[in-house]
Amino acid sequence: MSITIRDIAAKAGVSFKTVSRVLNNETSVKDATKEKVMAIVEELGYQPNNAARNLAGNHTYSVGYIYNNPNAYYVIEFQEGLLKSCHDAGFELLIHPVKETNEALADVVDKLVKRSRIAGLVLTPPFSEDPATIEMLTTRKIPFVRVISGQAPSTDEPNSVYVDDFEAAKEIGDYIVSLGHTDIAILSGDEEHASTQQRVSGFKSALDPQHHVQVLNGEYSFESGVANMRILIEEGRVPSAVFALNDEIAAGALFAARLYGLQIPEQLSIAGFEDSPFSRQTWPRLTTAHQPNHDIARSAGERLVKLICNTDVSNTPTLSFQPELVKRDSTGIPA
Amino acid sequence: MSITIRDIAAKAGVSFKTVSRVLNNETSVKDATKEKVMAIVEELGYQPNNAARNLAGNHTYSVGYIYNNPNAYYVIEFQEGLLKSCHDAGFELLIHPVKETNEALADVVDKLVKRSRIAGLVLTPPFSEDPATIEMLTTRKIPFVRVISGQAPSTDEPNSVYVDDFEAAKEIGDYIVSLGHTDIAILSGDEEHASTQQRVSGFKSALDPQHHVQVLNGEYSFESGVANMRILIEEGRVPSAVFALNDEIAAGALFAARLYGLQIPEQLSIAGFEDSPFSRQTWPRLTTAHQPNHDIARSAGERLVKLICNTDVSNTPTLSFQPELVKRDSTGIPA
DNA sequence: AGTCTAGATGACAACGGTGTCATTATCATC
DNA sequence: GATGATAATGACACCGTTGTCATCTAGACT
Repeated sequence: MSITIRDIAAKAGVSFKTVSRVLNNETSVKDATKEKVMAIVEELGYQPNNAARNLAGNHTYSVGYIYNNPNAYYVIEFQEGLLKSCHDAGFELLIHPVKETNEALADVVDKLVKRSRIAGLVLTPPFSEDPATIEMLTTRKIPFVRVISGQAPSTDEPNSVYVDDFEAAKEIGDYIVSLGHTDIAILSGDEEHASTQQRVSGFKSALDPQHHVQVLNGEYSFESGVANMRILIEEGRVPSAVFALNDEIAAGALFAARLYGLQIPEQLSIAGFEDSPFSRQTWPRLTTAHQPNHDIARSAGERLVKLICNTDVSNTPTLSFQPELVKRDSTGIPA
Repeated sequence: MSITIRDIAAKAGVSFKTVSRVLNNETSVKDATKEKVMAIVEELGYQPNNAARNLAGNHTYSVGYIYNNPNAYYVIEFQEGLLKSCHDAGFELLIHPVKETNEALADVVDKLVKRSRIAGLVLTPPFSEDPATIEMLTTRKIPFVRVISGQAPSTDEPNSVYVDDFEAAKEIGDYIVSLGHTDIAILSGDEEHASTQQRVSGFKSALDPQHHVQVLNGEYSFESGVANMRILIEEGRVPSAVFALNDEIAAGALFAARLYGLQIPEQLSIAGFEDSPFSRQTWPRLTTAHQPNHDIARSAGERLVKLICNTDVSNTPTLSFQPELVKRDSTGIPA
């Protein structure tokens, strides 16, 4: 049927075990042998059979990505980054969106580990920040890499990727302040995301006591932005600038402002967060903070692969990212 | 380590082969035996090891989804539909976005088949409409299901899922005409998608000879919508209504119209296609045709699973979907 | 030259299931 | 009660790798 290492071994005049060694880059294979084998591998277009490797090796060449994020752009960008690093390392990616509770999560992890014997997991918020999830994975000794919101600590955390939302939000705050705004509203997102707290306090850290700030709780959705902006308008609490905790909320705020005839940015400045493609397609285009999701995901994937392969990771740099301010047209000087 | 069918067999007092039979719903197992085994399976929380199943049977429990679509919403919705049907049937989904040429496609398929031994493939446009791709898969005897644009033929095509863009576009055309528009522009998408042709001619079929139509070629992107709308405006060819071949183009057209101070829908009506979440988040909200991507994907997945399992599919209904007109705020009666 | 050590390779079991074929119960029929 | 057909089960090889341990080779040291 298909080509096996035995076929290659026969053609190379070595034992099939030697071929296995070559393919896995094991030590103590003579260079000459290695080259000879590789030549035949190329020639025949051999591809290792993952099922057999998984079974024999007691570990697989696939990793799972478990997420619960309503933001399509984020998920797609993250997937693509992950796929890049996984496929480059010969791993497959098993995606598992989990909409429901943590019970569902445990179940998904269970099946993933038992059925597919995944080698590791990548987690994004909110799972990456859930202590119960982390404990479960730790107890079960499942390698995982988590993307979390915050500044990288000085002591290296080899299985975490940090995204410093605090600093980025502070930058947005500085910018809004520099434009001359003093009356500001923050449209917040789901509280269970750690980044929510980070973004709020980061932004606030740019403000002085004389600034007036109001914070409206909500979630990371367009609808939430509409609803909260509506409240501000109807209750006569419209500020001169709004910091929305992500682009969807910002777009919702924009929508509601429009609904009531507010000119953006003349009468109201709106800033978002994330720089989803989306933020370039609203009118006017959104000022936001660019989150390098693709790179974050790729790094997370690479780190996971290293952890799985037991590569010494102790002196590799801590993975840390910082979103960057992107000035566009939805913010301006106050009237 | 983990629980195997041998453990279950021992506890049930049967041979492990019998357990295998029960788990695969094979015939000729006594009901009593079946129940006894299943009880222990439940009790121990047994999950079959896919790697072993893949290796021993000569087929896997994973299917591939190969796509090349810049539309994040479409991809996410499609993935979710596919995941639903795959996971329900105990299959894993291997996603493989392919950005480049058909050469890359052949390579991806090659690896997917040899390394992961995928059991089948799901294809969406444009791959699903590429004769070379289809021929390759047919020659290699790889089961696949394709989502294609068009009306279902009377003779059943068991491995195709049809989406009737023609009719839906005609509905949009009827609606635009009923509003009283006579001067219309069509902002087209990538020509390699079959749906492009379908949508254009479907829409046109709603028009009479007295209507003035201009068609602008482009691609399925926001930027293309901006560019083409810009051309219409700058060359003084602004119609009273625009039919954009998808929501992104429509959003781009909206953006450009704004840029030049046109009132929507007072001075210009704009209709999109797809009903991505996106179309509800523009201002004003887009009139469009709702594409049930989730259901389409789920059906495609279910059909693929049936094909793989050799279930007789000959008298199951042809899978056919029709997008539905969604009237929103971006269209109105002409000035 | 003899001995030791590390480097290179091979033989073979094992991973956890499925496929094939043989064997044993069960039951209707004569 | 013997016979045959069919249902139910079991024994065992096999899928294509990796892991383990044994063997063989080549050079270094005494």
